[in-house]
This record gives sequence, structure tokens and C-alpha cells, in this order.
Amino acid sequence: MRGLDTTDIAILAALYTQPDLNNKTLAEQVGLAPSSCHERVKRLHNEGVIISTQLHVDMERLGGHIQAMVAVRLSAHDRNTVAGFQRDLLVTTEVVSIYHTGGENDFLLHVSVPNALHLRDFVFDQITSRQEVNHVETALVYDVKVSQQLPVYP
Amino acid sequence: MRGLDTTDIAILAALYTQPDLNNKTLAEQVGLAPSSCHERVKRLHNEGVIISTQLHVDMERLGGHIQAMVAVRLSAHDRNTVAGFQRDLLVTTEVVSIYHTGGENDFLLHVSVPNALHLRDFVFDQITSRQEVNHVETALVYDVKVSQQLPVYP
DNA sequence: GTTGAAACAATGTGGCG
DNA sequence: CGCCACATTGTTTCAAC
Repeated sequence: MRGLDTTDIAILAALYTQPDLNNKTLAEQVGLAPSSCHERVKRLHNEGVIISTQLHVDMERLGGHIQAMVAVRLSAHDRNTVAGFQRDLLVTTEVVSIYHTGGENDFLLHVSVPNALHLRDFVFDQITSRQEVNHVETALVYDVKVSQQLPVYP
Repeated sequence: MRGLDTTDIAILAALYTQPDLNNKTLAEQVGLAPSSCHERVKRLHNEGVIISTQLHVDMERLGGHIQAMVAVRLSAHDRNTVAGFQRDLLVTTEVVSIYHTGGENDFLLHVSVPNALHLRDFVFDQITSRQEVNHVETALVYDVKVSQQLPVYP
């Protein structure tokens, strides 16, 4: 668990904005030889600073004509209940991502579904049917935008 | 705007789960020659089915010790007001992603900040100070999990 | 961290089903 | 017309410095 120097940050910032940058170009941008640069990138992966790279796809083209944010409140908040809910929902086809939150709701589920009926069935079959679920609220998602800048602090 | 065949779906599903898969291995998995496979992937990019690939980094290691979901309600909902808010907030360091939603709230902002004071200042300076903002609610985000399965429908 | 060479993968062209 | 095999180009990777 080493600290990150300015070169590491420069590499992360560049890759965050342009994840497909090849190693040679990246090395130029951060002022390193290709091999040194490559080693740093590998290290950032190994140390878990770069967790993964994710594909961003057009949900519409995959038949996901509706996206929604489903807010879920549980009635029990022990570790097993919370972890079990998260684990089970993460592997459903509909769920894109899960935010585990504090405050009024315990989870925000970003889902992609083909139509309104499917959304209703998903909420009934995968959420409200679970005994630990206390409250569910669903909001339509028009659009998701992802920042292209690394949220980094000194 | 062509339809996707089963091979396209197989490629997308494989890349969604393992985005770093090289073309040769991908071709094997979907039963195509490397060059044909490569052409398909290129086409999926060009047609906008694959929008981009994003880096997933450890916020903690970047000094983002607190993540939060900030729900924002506007007082005006004309296109310019909504687009302006989204555009301005997307380029702040703190914001990781923005969900434009229907229902009670207009936006959900996923933010990463170094500490609670910074979060408070961000909300004051970038959000409540804007005249079109009507209501703000902030919830702590403990954890974000992203699905490794493509949300695809026939 | 750098350099340079070997191994490898990505891309373009031409031929086959 | 889409798929495959080969050749070219370029990138990754590993040695020695």
C-alpha cells in the first residue's frame, strides 16, 4: 500500500480520460520510456489502484429500452442480510450497478429492462418478494453521463 | 442501425465480462477467425453499440475517502436549465457520474470527495448556490458494485 | 529508468465459400 | 457478401546496462 507519486497520478488521469491509449503514446504523455511506463501501469493494476476496466454499451441497442433507479429500504440491517441482498441482486440480468448507501435507503439499483412490464415484474419477483425488503421506490433514468476526469485529491 | 446477431451479442457479453480480452482469445471464444472478430469489434465501436471503455479506480487511493449520492431537485425543468446543470456539474472534480432521472428528483450525482468538509463545500458552492436548484439531499455511499453480466434482451 | 531486440498482437489485403 | 489465411506493421515485453 504505497503512496502514489505524480507520475502515477499522471498515468491514471491519462488512462481515465482515454482508456484505449496505447502504452507508447501514454509513455510520451507522461514523459517515461515505454517499458517503465508499462511497468507502472502493471503495478497500478496489481496494487488494486486500477480495479478494472469496464465496457460502456448502448443499452437501447441491447433491448434495454428503459433504465431505472430502484431505491430499496430493508427492514433488517445486519451484515448477512445486507450482503445477501447485494449478492443476489448483482447477478440478475437487469441490474447494471448497485450503490450501497446510508440514510433513508439502503440500496440504489441501476437497472436496464426492455419495457415497463418487465420492470414491474423485476421489482415484484426479485425485490418486493424478499422478506427483508421494507420499501421500494422506482424512478425512471433518462440518461447517464460519466465524468472523463479523474476525481483525485492531493 | 443494424440489428445485432448472436455473434455480436457473444462478443459484447465476453468483452463486458473481460474487457481486456485480446482479439485472438476473443475470436476463439466466439468461434471466429481473429480478423473477422476484429472487424466485428471495430464495427460495434463505429456503430456506437460500444460507447467507450472506462477505467474503474480505487477512489480511496486517490484521496476520495468519502463517496456520496447527491439527489438534486430543480425548480425549472426546461431543456436549457436541465442541460446547463448537467453540463456544469459533469466537469467538476468531485462528480463521478450523473443520472438524469424522472420522479421526485431530477439528478442523482455520484461524487467522490476527500472528507466531509469538502462534501459540504461542494454542495454549497456547486449546487445550492445555483438559483435553479430547489432541493438537495445527500446520502453516504458505502460501496459501489458493478455487474459483470451484459444486460441484454432478445 | 533506459535501450534495443525478440515475441506477440493488431490491422490490411487478397482469395475462398 | 461475409469469412478466413497470410503478410505487414506496430506494440508489448524482457534482456542487459
